[in-house]
This record gives sequence, C-alpha cells and structure tokens, in this order.
Amino acid sequence: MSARTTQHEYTIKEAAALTGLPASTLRYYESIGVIAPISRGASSGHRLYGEDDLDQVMWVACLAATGMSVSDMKRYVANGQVGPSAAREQIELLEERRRRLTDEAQQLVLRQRYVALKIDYWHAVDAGDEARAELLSGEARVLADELRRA
Amino acid sequence: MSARTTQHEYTIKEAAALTGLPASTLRYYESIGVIAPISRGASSGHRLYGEDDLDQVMWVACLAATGMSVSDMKRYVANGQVGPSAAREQIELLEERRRRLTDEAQQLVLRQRYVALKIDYWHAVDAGDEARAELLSGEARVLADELRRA
DNA sequence: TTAGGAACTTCAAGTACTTGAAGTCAAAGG
DNA sequence: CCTTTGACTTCAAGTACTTGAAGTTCCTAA
Repeated sequence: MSARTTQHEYTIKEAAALTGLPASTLRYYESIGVIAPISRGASSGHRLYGEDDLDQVMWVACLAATGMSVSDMKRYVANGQVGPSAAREQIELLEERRRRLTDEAQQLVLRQRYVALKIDYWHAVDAGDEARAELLSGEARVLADELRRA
Repeated sequence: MSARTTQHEYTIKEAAALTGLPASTLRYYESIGVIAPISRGASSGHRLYGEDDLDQVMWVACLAATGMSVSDMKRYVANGQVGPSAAREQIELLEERRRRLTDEAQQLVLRQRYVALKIDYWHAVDAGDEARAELLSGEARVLADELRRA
C-alpha cells in the first residue's frame, strides 16, 4: 500500500450512513467476528472506522444483501484475507448463492402473476362482476396447479 | 356470497408460494393469532387453505411487506375485518405490493449479475489471470454501487 | 468553566422468524 | 399388502438482528 497517511477516520454513525448498515448491526457484526475489531479513540473508547474498515464493511454488506448467512459471511471474509488459495471455496459458496437467486427469481415471477390476478379479481368484485371474479378465482387455481408440476 | 361451492383448497406449500410467505411463517402467524385458524383435512390433520383464507393471508402479507409489526397486524386484523367491503383498500395494498415486487425483481437481477461477476472473478484468480481479475474487480465495484443505490 | 444535549459505550432482553428433531399421513411402486 | 418417499404435523431451540437501560464522553454555547 502507498499513501495512507491521509487516512480519514469515521464515527460509527458515519460508517453506518456510508455502508447502509445500522450502527447496531455494525456493532453486532464486530461482536460476532464477521468484521475485524475496529480501532478505538484513545480517550473516548469510541469506534473509529478507517477507509480499509469501510471497504471491508461494504463488502460484507454486499454479501448480506445477497442473503448469505452470517456464518458463511464469516468464512467468506476469512478466506478473502487468505488470498487466491481460497478461490475454489469462494466459487463454491457463490455458486450456491447463484442457485438460490435463480430459485428466488422463479418464485418472484409466480408471485407477480398472482398479485396481478388478485388485483383484477378485486376490481371485478368492486364492480359487482360476479362472473369475472369467479373466472379470475379459477385462474388463481390454475396458477397453483402449475406450481405443483414445477 | 354466492357460488362458493367450487371453492378450491390449497396445501400450505401452495399457499406459501402464492402469497410469498414461507410455510413456517404461515404456521407461525396462525399460532400467534395474526391469521385465523385454518381448517384441517379430516384424516390428515393437514392445513387446507380456501380462497378466503388465501385472501386473508395475502392481505396480511401485504401489511407485513410494508413493515407493520406483528402485534400491530394482529390488532389491525382483529379490529378491521377483511372482506369484499374493503375491496378498494385491498386493491391499494396489492398495487403497492406489485410495485415492491417489481423493485425486488430489478434488485434480484442486479444481485444475479453481481454474483455471476464474482464467480468469474474467482475463476480468473484461480487461473492466475491477473489482468482479467483486475478488470472484473472493477466491474463488481461499479455494480455494488448500483446495488446499494437501488 | 460549567451546563446540557447528542452520540457513544456495554449488556440484557425482546422480536420475528427459521431450523431441526421426532413423529404422522398418503400416494406410488414392487 | 407392504415399503418407501415426501409433505405434513408440533414443539423446542437457534438465528439475526433490534431495542432499551444505564452509564460515559464529546461538543457547543453561555
């Protein structure tokens, strides 16, 4: 590393704002070892986040956003510090994430169709169109049947 | 109510898929009284969700999705009953839910791209392709920013 | 310099699910 | 008919925060 002399330091509140994680979660992640211990102010004992700390927290925030569990994040971050030797495990972890995201996407499409159907249904009920409401109810049933086959 | 003779019934798995709430959450909500007790199969004891039950669960799912606490949902459902009289309010909530699902879908696509990029990155590292790893690392950073702002 | 308030600290308890264990039930294949 | 497979059941324990209490420190302004 080169010119780190001008390393700015941030309070927990600033770090929270910059990474999008609540301050309470930052403390929690540190307490269980998902992120490394943050240095403290000499007199205050308050946490002081450096640029490097912020990078790490942002990385963890990304993993959390993809739905990775805390224990997996812990392992992933630990491996990231080890280096290229952990590439295989990184890939395995990420492949698993990808599979889960694909499943999620399929579920999401189904849900979008169901909600759209329900909106039409309540419009029909509101308009007193009993026949159309019944029809749309049937379509919801078809959607459920499709689900059984999938 | 009129032609409710053709009322279709759904398993907890189907109800979960259609409403977007996990089966475990459906049971949990029922156990704490957020949703009414669901009728059971005569011999099996398994829950059987009717169309009306599904409407109620969908309603509760909408409330939950907007961040309402469980205790508030309980009070809300207990006081203001759910029915055709509330069609307009149902539609409003479902429209909001549709918007959120659209956002979720967009977010999901970004996450898929992010994870795919990270997989490529680690493959590059594993293959010792420094240049490609560096390139992909930069791309991931751009995408991470997009992910956070979305 | 001293008072007040905002922001920080730890620790314990609460919330809202989520998962695992152990067992029941029902349709499909031999 | 019997076994296997898979979805369901309850209940207890675990997870991932989140909130609240009680106390300390920082900052501003009189």
